[in-house]
Amino acid sequence: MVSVDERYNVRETETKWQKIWDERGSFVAGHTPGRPKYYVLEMFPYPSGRIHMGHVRNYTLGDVVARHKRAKGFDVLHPMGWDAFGLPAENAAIERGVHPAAWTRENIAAMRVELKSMGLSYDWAREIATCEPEYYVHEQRMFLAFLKAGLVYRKDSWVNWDPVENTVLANEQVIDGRGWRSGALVEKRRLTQWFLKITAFAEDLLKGLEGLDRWPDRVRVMQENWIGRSEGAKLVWDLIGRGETLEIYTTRPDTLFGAAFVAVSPNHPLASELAQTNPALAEFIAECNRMGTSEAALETAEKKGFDTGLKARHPFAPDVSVPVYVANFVLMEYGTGAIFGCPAHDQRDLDFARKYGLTVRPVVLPPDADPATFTVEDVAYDGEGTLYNSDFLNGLEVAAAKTAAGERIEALGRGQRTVQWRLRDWGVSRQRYWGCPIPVIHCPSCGVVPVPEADLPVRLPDDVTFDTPGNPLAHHPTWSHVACPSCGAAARRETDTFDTFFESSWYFARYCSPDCTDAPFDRAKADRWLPVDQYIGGIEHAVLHLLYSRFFTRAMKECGFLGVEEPFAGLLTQGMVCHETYKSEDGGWLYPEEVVRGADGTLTHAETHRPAHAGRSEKMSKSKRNVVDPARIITTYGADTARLFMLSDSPPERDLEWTEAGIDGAWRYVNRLWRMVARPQVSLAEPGAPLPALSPEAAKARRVVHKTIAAVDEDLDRFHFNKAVARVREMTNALGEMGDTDGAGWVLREGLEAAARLIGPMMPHLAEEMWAALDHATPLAESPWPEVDPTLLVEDQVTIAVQVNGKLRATFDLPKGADRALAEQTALALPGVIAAMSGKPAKKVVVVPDRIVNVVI
RNA sequence: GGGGGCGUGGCGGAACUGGUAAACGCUAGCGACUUAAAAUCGCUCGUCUCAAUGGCUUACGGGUUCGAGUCCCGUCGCCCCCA
Repeated sequence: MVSVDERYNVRETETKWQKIWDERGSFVAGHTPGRPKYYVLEMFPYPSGRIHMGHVRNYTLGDVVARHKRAKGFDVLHPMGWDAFGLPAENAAIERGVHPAAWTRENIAAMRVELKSMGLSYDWAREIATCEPEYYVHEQRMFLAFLKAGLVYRKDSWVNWDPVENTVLANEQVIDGRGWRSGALVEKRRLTQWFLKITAFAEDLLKGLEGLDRWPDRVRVMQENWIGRSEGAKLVWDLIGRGETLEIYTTRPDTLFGAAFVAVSPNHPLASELAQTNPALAEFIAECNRMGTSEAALETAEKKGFDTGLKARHPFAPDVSVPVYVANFVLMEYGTGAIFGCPAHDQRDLDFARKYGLTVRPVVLPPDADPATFTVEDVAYDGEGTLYNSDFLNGLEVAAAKTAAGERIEALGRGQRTVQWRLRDWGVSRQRYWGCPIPVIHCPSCGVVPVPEADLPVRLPDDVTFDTPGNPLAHHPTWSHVACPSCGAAARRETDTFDTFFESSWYFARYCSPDCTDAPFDRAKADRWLPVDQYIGGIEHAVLHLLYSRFFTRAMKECGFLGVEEPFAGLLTQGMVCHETYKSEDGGWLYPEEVVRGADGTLTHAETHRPAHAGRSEKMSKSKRNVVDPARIITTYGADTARLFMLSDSPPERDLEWTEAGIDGAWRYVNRLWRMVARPQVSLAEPGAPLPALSPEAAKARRVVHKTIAAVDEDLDRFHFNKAVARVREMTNALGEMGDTDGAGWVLREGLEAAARLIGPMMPHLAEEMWAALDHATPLAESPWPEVDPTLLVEDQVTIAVQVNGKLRATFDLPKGADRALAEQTALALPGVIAAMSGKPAKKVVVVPDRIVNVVI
């Protein structure tokens, strides 16, 4: 046993091991090609300059997975980089006069130091920054490939325009209809913009969700809703006496025989036309428009209609006609802007019908309902059932009736079945400087001309000014002026840049070969590493980033860049890091360190000594000042303590409450573990000593060790990090309680080595230090996961619970696998059981071997 | 309004496919060591009472079952997503 200092010096120890890992290249991916690959990735950060607790949590989770998989014999790819384009850099330029590139690079340098202090096992040689031309040149190349493949087009589209800043705003920059910085009322403007044809993959993106069985269900549901597939039919109704038809859209063609009315949107051409000669209708339409036309407003508003006096002829029953209304709940943007209403099976239609005294005729009979008595009063029936009152649809189930009705509509030439999508194409143009230039040239005679491959990248000019509002690229004196690559005439560059979701839609592939120059990435390497086996990040990216990446991967496959379809095979969405909020007397937010808690629990402001009060716990945010700086925590307690706290108690997908007491608790355990090695309570056996005879107590402790190894392994595989921590604590408790009996020194060595190896993924520096103190020359980071002796996992004795009428009355021990009769006999003879039965005979005895006996009296 | 989820001690949370509810930790209290403090160690900690080998207890009310935190129905409350 080497002599070790009993005091654990966090800062020295942590930097020492970070240096050793770095020098040895412990985390370089691809060194051992014989091993199965495992790609673990955390969402890369925006380089704001400082890491926050959300990053600490995210990257700790990823690092545990990476280190565990490495120990389990995988060739692990675990890279890190920077999502470096974006608005904050331009804001810094405007507010502080610093160039976005310089600002971004400084932030990256600062954050890299902070991340490295966490001891994360990244292969830093693969680091990328998306704002560098070496990265975005490939993005431009890819865009041109997409253009050639017909996945890109231009069209006019509405944007949010800030008239004061002279610029386009993203949706999240519009607050209550005003620009977030200028406060000016935002206008809608039409601009010609570039679009990526994500809708071409709508069906495939939806189908692909089924295969993503290692994604959280709720993310899949959110994507499903976002894509929003609905099957329905368009069909025309004749307008009686007008010699024209009205096309309506419906998702329930099966309920056509229950139709009571037809309704058009207030913005429908028919409504506008009729309003010209009908002042009352014109007034009704104006009223509808005043109410707002958002879906939310429509859902909650009272359903109102205006009877046009027109009648429409039923497409299946020429002798039936229904009234035509203009109704406030019909949206012009959805379907054809006209619907038919079936009150019995749609609540909105029912409310409408009751208001205007229209017929409610049920056509879907719920299972077990009697057709003679079934009626619909106040609640529409939208469930499954059998069609009746419906001519040729009678007797069909809802799904079959939809098909049959659709077929009939097509056969009659009255319309066709259609699939509608909620998903819209992805507009990628941004009128911004700090983004990837869109590599096209606008020529007055040739139109849109792609920048030739040899001229790529189109670099951002450095000499830009931010003193005039609007896009600096557009007012740069020379940058946009170029000769047309096709005819040589004077032409202009596209001055829009890509949406920054563009960069993050393929960075995971770039990591596979970050130095590749002639292509975005080496296809063979991408095909080896992809898909990402485990992706970890915030739930806020559940839809956009993840959907865009899934689309991009398909588009890249179609263009021959790679061979996979789905980018992320597994997804873990971590919860937020929260903290109590504090306010001073005057209602201003206070930082946690500004607040002092007195002995009686009252809060005061540290400087003014005026009262302060605590609010509810919320996501840490600068605006509410409820933040704790990771750098401070790491300097004070060390990275391992911060990492342990991130993993203890709360499961990763749930929110985590940051508390001072919690970090203290983690700190205590770090020191306790170190003391167990530095000052073991019994002297440790020599390394490699043969297994001696063990006292029953030592043998029992040894079983705990092996069970813990197996359990922690499984917990880590399932991301039950909080349980893994609890189990290691249980094991060290058991080891600490072990007395100096035969073989205790041997078991303690085995147990401490196991402890070091099990905490290795979670608290890597401490684990290394323990491992070295236990006389191991090879770093733990390069050592395999401990082996389990399977014979030690099986207990020979089990405790069986005895219930009388379902209530626990006694327990007893029995050899494992004992037969039912023995269990029953033993149970019935127990004094507690006899007392509980109070002389009554057992009616029945349920025996679950090795678990429970339940006596029914 | 629609979709999804959740509800277990003072707190964070355990409880594998229904089989001993509250593991592990935090907070709090008491004690040991110390001149003292910190650190450390030990004990108590769901709740009620007649203090036991007791009654009750997993938001609330029902149901299925020998047995329900777990499954089903209803009510209430909270959270998230799309609006």
